[in-house]
Amino acid sequence: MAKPRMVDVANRANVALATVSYALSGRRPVAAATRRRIMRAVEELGYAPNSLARGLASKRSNIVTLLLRNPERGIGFTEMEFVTGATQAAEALGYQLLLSLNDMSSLRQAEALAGSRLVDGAVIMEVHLDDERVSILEEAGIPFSMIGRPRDSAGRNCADIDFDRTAHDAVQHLYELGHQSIAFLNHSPSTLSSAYGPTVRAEQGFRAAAAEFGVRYKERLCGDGPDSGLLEFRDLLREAPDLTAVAVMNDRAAAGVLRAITEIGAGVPEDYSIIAVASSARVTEMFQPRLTTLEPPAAELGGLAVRLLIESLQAPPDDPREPVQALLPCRLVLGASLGPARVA
Amino acid sequence: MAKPRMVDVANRANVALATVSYALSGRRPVAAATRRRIMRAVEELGYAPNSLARGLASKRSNIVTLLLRNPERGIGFTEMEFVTGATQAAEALGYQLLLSLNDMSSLRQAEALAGSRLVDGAVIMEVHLDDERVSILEEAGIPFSMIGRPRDSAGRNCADIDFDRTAHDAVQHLYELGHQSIAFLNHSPSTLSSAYGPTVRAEQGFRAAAAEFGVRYKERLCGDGPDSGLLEFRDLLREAPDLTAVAVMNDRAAAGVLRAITEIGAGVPEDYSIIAVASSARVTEMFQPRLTTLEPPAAELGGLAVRLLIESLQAPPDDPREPVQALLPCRLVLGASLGPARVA
DNA sequence: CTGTTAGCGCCTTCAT
DNA sequence: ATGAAGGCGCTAACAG
Repeated sequence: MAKPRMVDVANRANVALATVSYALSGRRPVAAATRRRIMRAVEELGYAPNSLARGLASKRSNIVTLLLRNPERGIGFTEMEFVTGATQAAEALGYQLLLSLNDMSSLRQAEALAGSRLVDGAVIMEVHLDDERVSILEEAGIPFSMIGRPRDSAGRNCADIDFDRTAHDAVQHLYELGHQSIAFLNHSPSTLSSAYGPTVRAEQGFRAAAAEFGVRYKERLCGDGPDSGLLEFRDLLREAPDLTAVAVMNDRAAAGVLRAITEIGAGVPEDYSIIAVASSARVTEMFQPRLTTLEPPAAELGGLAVRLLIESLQAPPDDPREPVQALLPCRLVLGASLGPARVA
Repeated sequence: MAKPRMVDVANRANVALATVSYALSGRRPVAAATRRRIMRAVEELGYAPNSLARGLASKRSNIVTLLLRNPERGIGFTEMEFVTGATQAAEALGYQLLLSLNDMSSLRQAEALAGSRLVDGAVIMEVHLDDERVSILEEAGIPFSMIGRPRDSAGRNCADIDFDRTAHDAVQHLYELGHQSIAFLNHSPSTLSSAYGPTVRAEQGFRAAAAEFGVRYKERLCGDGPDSGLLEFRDLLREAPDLTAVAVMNDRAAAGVLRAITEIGAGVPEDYSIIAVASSARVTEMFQPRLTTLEPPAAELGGLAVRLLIESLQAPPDDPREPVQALLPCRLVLGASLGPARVA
């Protein structure tokens, strides 16, 4: 038996083709009895609408795409949660999620995306402060939202970590434990020079928080990976021997910090306190000791970005939805890496 | 200026619409000069084919879907690499990759997938030995391939880790270092009872390898997470005090193993050797010491599964491609967790 | 509340 | 090697 079409359902339910369409889409009232007959026919035939035909006729595919950055840089746990959170949210709203590695770096690429009409909108992640994709997508007329946000986020939909608050929380925790000299280990120099949002905003946040609490403060950019972490932390100790605590936004480097500490015969948290920021607890729980962590609500952020996009897609053109800039705080996951500052 | 259609390109190039179609799809020879004119028109107009219309007419969407399992179970690094590898491979072949959380547990769901005609095929991951999805997809007539493989993989496309070889390699490494009493820490009991492929196959592989090398052998199923790892390893030590090495397939539990060892004042690799199997080195490099690891070629597996699917999709119906069951070995990533067996 | 019908943009058979 | 024209299955006017 061939794949049933809408007309088959209509015949079986003794109604016009259009009535089936309206019953299914709900875009026009249909008498309860009629609708029931239709639904029964749908079930009996195992009918499922052809989404290509539907999309062609309605000019809406009910697909959104999540644009990944070049994965060579390596994708982490947090990014993965963005993806699953986004997928879940999309499906909950009746949309499908297309993954794409398209870096959208040229207008032509965006035009191709727009021209294909395959997707109704896009979500971009790993946003840089001057992300070229923002203007390109706008120019191409592709609705989009962001996980992260550019320098100027006004008038755009985005969902991002509240880095100011995260930094504040991190410093406050350390401060309340008596730490007066702290350090912040950031992402790599290249992420800063390319103005990667988290790198820049966390740096600002930590500077502000350090000033607010009046603690001595050092910061370092740090390549990903244990080796860089080890070197940077050694260097930090040399420059600031009074250091007693460090906030690390770079989980791969955190391993190196621990090694550096072990190396000098010191311990965590007796001699040094470590707090992981914007890392997944699934990762930091594996350290010895497990790291107290300010974990980003990654799945929520992914879901939120999708929801903002879809809501704006569904708003009537004559009454567009006001774009939202949402900032979500990291949540504290307790480990065993925080202790009172040692006395000199 | 409205979105250009194929007819616009045809007019501008002074050819019939059909010629443009053939020039673009290559499904019929087109004179070089004609084709050049067409391509120029395409560029000038910024034309991109409407994939919905194309799919409707051709009955092929050029989209494949990757079916994720319920992400509550938590998705790891390796899974993420499946996803990026699959995406990359799909795009390289001119396909798009749709992510779906659809668990395909009922025929109705599969029918809906098939009926929507949105995707030409599916890739399933986290395959269980008696995975219901296999028969359901087959019954629904949806072409698919697998990352992993069911009990009977004959006649099906799948790409999986070669667990026998991985276990053999792991045991051999330990054996050559003089270890005569080893243990294997597997995934959780629930994964075994649900016949999750890797759990079952690794268990078989390690038993065989232990027998082959004639070493004393213990095995444990182990919940994910450091706490379970700690408890299981303690228990293992109690039962087999002569133990000198352990292979761990569960990276979250590995942290607990290290803790258990630290706890008794022992060290790695002086007292105990640890080898991680089927884990991402990105994770195991973070341990102290970094774990020597047999890392699965996750991106390759994801890419391979997609390629097998698409190739079977593109084969002419009268000459179908023979299904392939590919087994890829894990590659060794050196850490510092392996040493010669201590002498009693 | 229901029915009729003209497209949506492209592919593809059939003719030339 | 190129053209002409009939769908693909559904949506959304427009009519009643």
